[in-house]
Formats: sequence, structure tokens, C-alpha cells
Amino acid sequence: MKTSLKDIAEELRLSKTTVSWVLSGRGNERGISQATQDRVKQCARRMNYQPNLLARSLNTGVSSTIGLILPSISDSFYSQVAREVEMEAERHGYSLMICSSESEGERENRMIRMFRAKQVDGIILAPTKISKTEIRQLVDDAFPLVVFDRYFSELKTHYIIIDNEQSSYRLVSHLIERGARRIAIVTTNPHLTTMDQRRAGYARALTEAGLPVDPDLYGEAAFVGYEENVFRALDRIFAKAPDVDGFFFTTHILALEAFRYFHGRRIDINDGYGLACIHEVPAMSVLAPAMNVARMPVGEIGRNAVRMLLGDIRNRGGLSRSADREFESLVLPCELCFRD
Amino acid sequence: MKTSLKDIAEELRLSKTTVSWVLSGRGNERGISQATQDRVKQCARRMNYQPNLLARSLNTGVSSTIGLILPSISDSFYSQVAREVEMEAERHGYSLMICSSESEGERENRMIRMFRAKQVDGIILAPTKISKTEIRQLVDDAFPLVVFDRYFSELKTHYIIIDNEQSSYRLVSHLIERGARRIAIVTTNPHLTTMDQRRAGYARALTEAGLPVDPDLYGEAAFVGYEENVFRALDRIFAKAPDVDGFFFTTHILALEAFRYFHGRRIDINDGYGLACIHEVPAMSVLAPAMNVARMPVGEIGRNAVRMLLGDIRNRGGLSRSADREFESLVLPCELCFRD
DNA sequence: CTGAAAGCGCTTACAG
DNA sequence: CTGAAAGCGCTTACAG
Repeated sequence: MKTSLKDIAEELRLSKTTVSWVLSGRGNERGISQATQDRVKQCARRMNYQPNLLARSLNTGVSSTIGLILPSISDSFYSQVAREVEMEAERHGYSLMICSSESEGERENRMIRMFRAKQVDGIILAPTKISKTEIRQLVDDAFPLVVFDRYFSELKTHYIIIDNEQSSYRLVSHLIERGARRIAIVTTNPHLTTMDQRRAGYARALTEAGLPVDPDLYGEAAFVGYEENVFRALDRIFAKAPDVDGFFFTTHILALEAFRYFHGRRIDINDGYGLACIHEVPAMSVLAPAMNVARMPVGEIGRNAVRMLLGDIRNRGGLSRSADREFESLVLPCELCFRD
Repeated sequence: MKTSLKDIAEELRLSKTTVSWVLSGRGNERGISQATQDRVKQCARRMNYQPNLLARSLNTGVSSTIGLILPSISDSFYSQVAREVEMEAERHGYSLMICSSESEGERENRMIRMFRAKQVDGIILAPTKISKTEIRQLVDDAFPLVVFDRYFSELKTHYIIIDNEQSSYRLVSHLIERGARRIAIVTTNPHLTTMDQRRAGYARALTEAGLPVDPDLYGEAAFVGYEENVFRALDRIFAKAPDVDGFFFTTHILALEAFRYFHGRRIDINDGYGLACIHEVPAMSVLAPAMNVARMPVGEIGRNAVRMLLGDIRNRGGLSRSADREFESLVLPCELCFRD
């Protein structure tokens, strides 16, 4: 049998109150005699007492748990963020429930409801942006929430994103400096602000350099079945713009898939092409030593998300749903690595 | 304010009992009039009622939550398993708490205690094998537990591993068939059974083919700081055995690091070397099209872990700590992809 | 210095 | 057909 406070109290012929004070470390504060404290602690150890945190949470209204919802746990970017969030949360005494929305709006809604029902103290979320009914509900209820990677301009939330436009701009500008004139962009889901901003940065770099933004150099690969889509997009680019001399990939996944394409088509990408990509994976430095990358600040994202969320959690009830709540928006710069 | 059963009961001048029956879907079973049921459901919707699952769990002793402890969430193998576990758990109405032990024994112990305190119904664990005090406690308490990736021969638990010896044997045998005679092994943490078995498979393949197991062809890279360690190990192999004509990497991480080495040393690994590796990452097929790989059955691992665990959870109390409990040990085969 | 009691929000025998 | 009551395992005013 599991031992409870009551068991210890009965064993020692004390009240649950006393046992509770001692075990929660507030024995001195309550002026409980050292002798009693020792007896209680020893008995707890002997009976291998472990507090039931569910009961504590039900009583205090605090679960010391935060919920993290990711579009995909197995994606390297999100799993790195998850790691940072977990470490930082643990440092503050919080543990983590993790769910994957699989980029499905309805799943995301379900996860949010589930987390609330399980009484998490707050939620960190990389939204799918497909359906936001439950997110809106969180906002309305002033539920502690931090959104990252993507955000909603029309919703009042804390959010953390990277400087998509600026990083893209600088990467592409670098390619231009290095002599590229016909730079293709390979991107995905353009309806996401993230991707839209990256495309905008690409366009600005070209325009500022007096280069045209040529639709023939635009490659789009829908996320579902992106393997073939990347191939198709690249085939189209090479057909319509055989003079292409640079590639800007808006995600690491697209870049990796492109490498497979180049390899299959026997194109030596490391010769005569300017290359740039958002987010880095270990293999990249071998696959394309000359690839210029914008490194996602996963540590900053994770740590800041937890910091913001805990700030909100502490303030709960205080400001609560007042309209003049302060929302922090963080636009983190990527670290740019120029390699060619 | 959050609405509770009591709020609905008062609003409708019913008892909490009635409301509870209706909302838990057992209204008909309890013979509650349709009219009342409708009123309750409508009221719940109107007041945006969400049950407090903590309270339910405290009452029923079931949290419908399972804990997953991984050596590292951001490693592609573990994060893929996490994804499978989450999907399968969700299918059965369970949610997931995830922690990373960072391969530290004490951290692992802390995580286990925390999960128990938070009343998870069971734990799935890829152990660090460093300190196992809490794991032993789980076993003693007949706490639902499934161990994967590594296991303890001296501990009675369910476990899931892959056929490390056999897969390694077949990979290396394949290299031999293809003509390699001086095959090096690059491995890590030899005290882990996993790695030991892989080394054993390598040795058996050589021995059966009448080839010597040459210490000069043995490369070991400790996990901490493995970047430099891999480099050092490979330098040593090339120095002592310049006639090396094949490489067997016991993990994808080692292989990726080795590619960086080869690239730095300007060695064309795709020419004249037999290559094999356990676990596959997307980049590999581009980096080394001729790499033979054993694919980890992440789906099988995840699904079976959940299945075994749920079996245990259902039986709790029944067999409980009886010594004649049945333990399932699953040795899953890897899918072998021969590419050269 | 210690304890009796109420309460967190549910579920579930038991009673009528 | 519906309800009063006890209990899950804690915490915490309040009292003495």
C-alpha cells in the first residue's frame, strides 16, 4: 500500500496537520518541536512516504506542470526547443506535459482542452494556425500562454518568433555579394506568416540589389508529400531558369530534400551555386560546406518562453482578464554563419 | 471563474450526483430522465464546464497519464519513439509527461520519483544504466513499467530492445560479402549492453568469415565530447591500419561525425569503402548513398511499449507483487537496407 | 507546541 | 428517478 499523511499521523499518534507542516519543511516556522519533527521525518522515510501531488494540486490550485504543444515532436527544431523548455522548466520546479498537434487544428484544440482539464498552470504553443478556437478561449480566459514560432497579429498573447524577414534578407544579400544574380527560393506553406516573412526578406534583398523577383525562380513545395513536391519545384526552376546560380531554402527539411534531388540529378551543388538556408542540422556542414545558414536560437526561445509563462502564472488573478495586461513580443535574431 | 459540478448543480437545483452521472455519460444507465439530462448538458455547455481531471484522478486513483523518460529528447531516435508513444497513448486515452534524463543517473531517479508523486499510471523508460535505485523500487512496488533500448538482465521488467547482435552481424557480413576484409568498428560507451551486443555481432561476422578481430580496427569514442573523440579514433585507425576498407558505425551520431572527419581529411568515403550503420537519418542517403543501414523499428517500439504498459496497468492490484508475474521481453528486428 | 475541521472538485456506494 | 454523504490525500485558516 501507498502510505499517506494519515498513515504517518496514526502511526505517530499525531495530527495530519502536524505531519503536513513538518514534511512541507515549515516545521520550524510553525514552531514544532525538534523531537516531533525528527520522529515525523524518520517515520516518513521508513514508510517510504511520497506525497500525492495530485491531492496537493487540487488543494492549492497549482499543478507545477506546464503543457507544451508542438506541431511535431520528432522535428529537430521542435525537439530541440522541447529540450530547452524542459531544462528551464525543471530549474523552476515545473514539469512538462508534451503533445504533438501534428499540424492539425482539431488535434491542437483537443490538446489544449486536455491540458486545461489536467490543470496545467500554463501552455507553451507553436500553433498550427489552422483553427484557433481554443487559443482564443485561452486568451479570453487570461490563461497563461506563450506562443512561439508563429503568432497571431489579431490575438493578444506573448509571443516569440525569430527575425524571419531580416535573417532571410541578410542570407540572400550575402549570396548576392558573393556574385549570385539568379537566386531561387524554395519554400513551403506560404500562408504561414513565418514563411511569408522569409519570402519577403528574400524579395527585399533582391529588390535592393536591383535584381528582379522572378516567378520562374520561385519554388513551392506543399508540406504534405513534400518529397515529390520539392523535386517537382526544382525541376520546374531548372527548366524555366537554367541560369539559376543560387538557392535559398526557407527550412532545413526543404534543403535536405533538395540535396537528395541534386544528388539524384547528378548536380554538384557545391560548385557554382550560392546556398543559404534557415535552420541548421548536423549533416549540413558535410553535405554542403559552403551553405550559409541562419541558426535558430533554440536556447533563447525555450528559456524565454518559460520565463514569460512563469511571469504570467505568478500574476494570475492579479491582472487577470483586464484589458491593459502587458504582452511581450520577442523577435529573436538568428545567428548567421557565412561559409563561402 | 471556473465552473464546477457544484455550480451546475446549484444553478439547476439538482444534486452534484445527478450532474456527475449525466456528464460522465452514464445518465441512461442510471435512469435519469431525458429532460434532466438535456438541462444538465445544456447548462454545462452554457457555463463552459470543463471537468477537473485532477479531482477525478484523486478520486479514482487513475490519472490516465503515462510518464516517458528519455536520455535525450532532442536525439532523433528518441524523439521518434516519443512521437509513436504519444500517438499510441492518445489512441487509448492517455496523455504523456516527458522528461529527459540527460543520461544522468541521479536525474533519472528524480524524474521517476516526480512521476510517481504526480501519480502517472505507468512509466516507459530508456534507462541510463548508471544508477538504478529508483528503477529497482519500481520493480519492488510492481509499478507498471516498460524499459526499452537498454535493459537489466538482473531486473524483472518488461523490456523492448532491438536485435543488436543480429543486425550488426548481418550488416558486417554484408560488407564482407561485398569484398571488405579490414572492417573497422566505430562505437561508444562499451559498458552499455546495447553497444556490447553490436560489437559482438561485428566480431561474430568477422570470425565466421575467418577474419581476425583486430584491435587496430577498433575505434571507441566516449559520449562526452564525442566530436573530438571520433576524430581521434579514426586517426588512430588510419594510422595503425592504413589498409582499412570498411566501417561499421554503431550509431547514427558516430556516422555523421565520421562524415565530418572524412570530409575534413579529404577522404572520399564513397569510393572503396564498405559502409554500415545502425539507425538511419534522412541526410545519410545523400552523404553516403552506399551506406548499408539497419533501421530502428521506432513504430514497433513505441506501440509495443504502450501496449505492454497498458496491460500492466489494467492488471494492477490483481497480480501486483506476486513473484509469478509474467514479463514480456521483445527483441525487435531492424529492417536492413543493403545499398551497395 | 499541537489539533479539529473545512475544503479543493470529483465519484460512487447506498438509500429511498 | 434523484439525493445525502463519505472519501480520495492533501493544505491551511483558526483555535487553544
